[in-house]
Amino acid sequence: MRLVIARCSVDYAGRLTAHLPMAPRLVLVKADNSVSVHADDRAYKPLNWMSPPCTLKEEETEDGGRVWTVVNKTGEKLIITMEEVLHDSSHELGVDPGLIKDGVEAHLQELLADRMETLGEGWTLIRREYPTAIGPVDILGRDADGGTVAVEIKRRGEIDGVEQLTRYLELLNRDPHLAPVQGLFAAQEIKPQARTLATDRGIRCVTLDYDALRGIEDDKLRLF
Amino acid sequence: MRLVIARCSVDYAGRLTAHLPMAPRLVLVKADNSVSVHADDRAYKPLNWMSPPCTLKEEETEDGGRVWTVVNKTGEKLIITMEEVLHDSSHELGVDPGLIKDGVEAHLQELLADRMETLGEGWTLIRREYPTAIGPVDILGRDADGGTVAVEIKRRGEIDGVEQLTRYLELLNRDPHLAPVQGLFAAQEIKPQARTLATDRGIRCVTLDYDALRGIEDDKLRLF
DNA sequence: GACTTGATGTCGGTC
DNA sequence: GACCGACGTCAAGTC
Repeated sequence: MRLVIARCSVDYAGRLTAHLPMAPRLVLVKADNSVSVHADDRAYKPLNWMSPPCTLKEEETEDGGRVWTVVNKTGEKLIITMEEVLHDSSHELGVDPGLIKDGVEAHLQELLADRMETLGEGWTLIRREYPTAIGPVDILGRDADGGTVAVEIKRRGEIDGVEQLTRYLELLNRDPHLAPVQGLFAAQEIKPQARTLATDRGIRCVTLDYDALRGIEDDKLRLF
Repeated sequence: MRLVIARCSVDYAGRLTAHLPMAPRLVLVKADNSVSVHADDRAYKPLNWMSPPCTLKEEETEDGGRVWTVVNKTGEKLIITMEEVLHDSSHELGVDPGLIKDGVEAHLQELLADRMETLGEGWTLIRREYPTAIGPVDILGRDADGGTVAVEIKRRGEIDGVEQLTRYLELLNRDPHLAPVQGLFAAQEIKPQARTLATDRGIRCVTLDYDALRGIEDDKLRLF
């Protein structure tokens, strides 16, 4: 990893065209040749960057400045012109052991599949990731009356998720072996507009409590 | 801006729970106190981070190690435990003059509104950002026969954009003063599945040539 | 390689 | 502050 602090201007031409006037910034070069240009604000988003795989060409100008040209396969180009270099250091970091996460949508799905009765008395699981032509339905289940239910799970329920579930329902209900299929939108938090749209389409909304679900799961583990 | 290279482990508890085992990494602290922890790959996304506004507390352990605790208002917490510090430097960057962009959707919209005939002989503009209860329609126009057309503009046309336009059309067609309203999906690039869905719903698709539109505009400017 | 979906998305504008 | 849509979204998984 190489850290350069320099007064620089930046030009990007690719998916859009962008320009940064001359100013002091951090230029970060990683082991995979990716480059990012940071100002002293915004948690982590750089002002400009080039994702790997890409190539970095360094040139020196007559007056001691530097010009870096970063190019990727699709022809996107990032040009960094450095007027004055204030710091330049390189560091060997090695490969990172990687991040361990807990609490993402996949976990919600696992927990809910294991506790279908959270959704309603007597509900059972048909299967998780039920495959369809337009992608897998998060959970396909059965309610107490034997009716089929398609469940879409989100951490945060927004309009997109309702649209997604609607497409699944439309498709599933064309299958005479399955129809009628009810829809259920389950999320830790459901935005008002998403709830309105879902309700308008006859889709039931349920908010999930991750900690409670995990607690139930822990209780189960303690029992067996 | 402060740059620290250190062997560290990281724990995050907030919107999810995450852990990073001890390894050498870059810890970046910006002027707004935001912190990000980078490995030596992935263009700009850190392994872990805390967005501003947040507070950073530094402590030293008996064996010369450091523990940083970063907390934000909503109670999210990031704990960085440094076993060995390999580099530590601070740099004054000042406020960045900011990025100048060109070629985004807004610009496409301006160009197209100014050249409605690109969409069809005799087409005219009613207005840009036509307001509706569920958000503004990019362009509302009139075709050669006087029929109303709602235009949704995207840089890249995907399914989401078709769904969005469909919602607008549904709403607009409930208004007897406007109905019938045709739909037109215009983008620099239209994904096959989006095109299929649009066509299936009777929405016409048009791919836009940004350079050509800008060229036409330049010609116009030269004339007047 | 195209397509889909999730994300600690982030960011900016509006109400 | 909530909500909503755009993003050079990115990144991972599937087909």
